[in-house]
Amino acid sequence: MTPAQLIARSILRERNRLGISLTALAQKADIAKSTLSQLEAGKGNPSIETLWNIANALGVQFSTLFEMPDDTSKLVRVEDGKGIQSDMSDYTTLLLDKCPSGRMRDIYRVTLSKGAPRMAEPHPNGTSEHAMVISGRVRVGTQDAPEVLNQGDYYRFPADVPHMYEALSDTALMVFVMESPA
Amino acid sequence: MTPAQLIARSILRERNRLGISLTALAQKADIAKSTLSQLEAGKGNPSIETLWNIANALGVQFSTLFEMPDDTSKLVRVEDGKGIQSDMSDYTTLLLDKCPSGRMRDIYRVTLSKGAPRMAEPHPNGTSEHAMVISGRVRVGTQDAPEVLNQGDYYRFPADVPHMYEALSDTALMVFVMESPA
DNA sequence: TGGCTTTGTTCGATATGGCGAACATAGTTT
DNA sequence: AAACTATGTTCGCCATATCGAACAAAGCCA
Repeated sequence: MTPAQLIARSILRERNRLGISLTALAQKADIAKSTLSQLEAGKGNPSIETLWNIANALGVQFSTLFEMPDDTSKLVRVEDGKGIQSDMSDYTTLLLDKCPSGRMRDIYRVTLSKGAPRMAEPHPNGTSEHAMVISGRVRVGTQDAPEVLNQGDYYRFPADVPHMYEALSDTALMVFVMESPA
Repeated sequence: MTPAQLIARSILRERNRLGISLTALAQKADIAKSTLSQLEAGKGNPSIETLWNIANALGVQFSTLFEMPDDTSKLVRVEDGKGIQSDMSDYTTLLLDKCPSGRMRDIYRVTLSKGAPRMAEPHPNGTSEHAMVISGRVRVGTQDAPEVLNQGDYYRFPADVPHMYEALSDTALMVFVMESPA
């Protein structure tokens, strides 16, 4: 995958997401539409200034233009990976998830009390969330397919669709990593 | 901060980290050293191909070249941020740490048993770690100034220096986010 | 149908990014 | 000291990324 092709797909993808025309984007980015046309065709070797303008016009972080498409949900239970013990018997480590390059991850701590599920609107396209339960019992995930997590469980799910958090115990404490394509 | 200046600093920073000369880097990246010289001077408007070559030669992710410099350790106790409660009284959220753009974050789960502290060699320069305790009681951090964490505590510390993990309870479960400048 | 707008592509002209040689400066070796 | 190597900077030339206009294609309205 050459850089030019990668960028071509990204620009096209983001432009379609905004639903604006090539002409309009070129205008907004203050570049010639011929230039943009070539870039979207995967030809050429743009300067960063050009890309910078495009990223701004698209309203995305610069690095977004270099993203690869990706993945889906992933669930890891407390009991999973018990076997992956290091030679030192007092120490086990388990890689929950590897960060796709160029993505942004913010870390949150969330406290939930028992009650009605908390619904969340979709985050910007490409966002996903990582949930790790510290105490209690919660149901989290996309609105149509939430998962029940117990203490120590880890769950990654897409957050660019409607999703929810619900405490099943009186109170629950969890760590969230919000991952956005930027 | 113009893109050119940002890149200039990044290239210089990474090159110094590797301890190689401008000439050597230019050679490795297969670009003219005059070009590289101008870029490091903050002048110019390089093409992505040029930057791509430089990033490869530096052995870093492309997005690394667009990073801002940053920060130090940060500790958040369970009881911290109790007041930051949302209007829905059953829901509180606390931003533990915001991800500097273009950094890579890998998420680990770690199980520790009581015993001798586990020493860890320095990770690559710029790496830091985020620790969140799910159960038990641990001492983690840089070798000279570790912190004791209880359930729910969060701690970020630099990991490009010698550091350590030690369970103070019979067993401890924690989540690690390893953050590398890439 | 004909004209009008909007779509994205192709083309020659031009501005400029990249290259390589020549340059200056500092450090090493003999 | 002189000769040699490695540092990074400055210069003119050439390749090319960008531009603007002209172009073809597809909707849209009368």
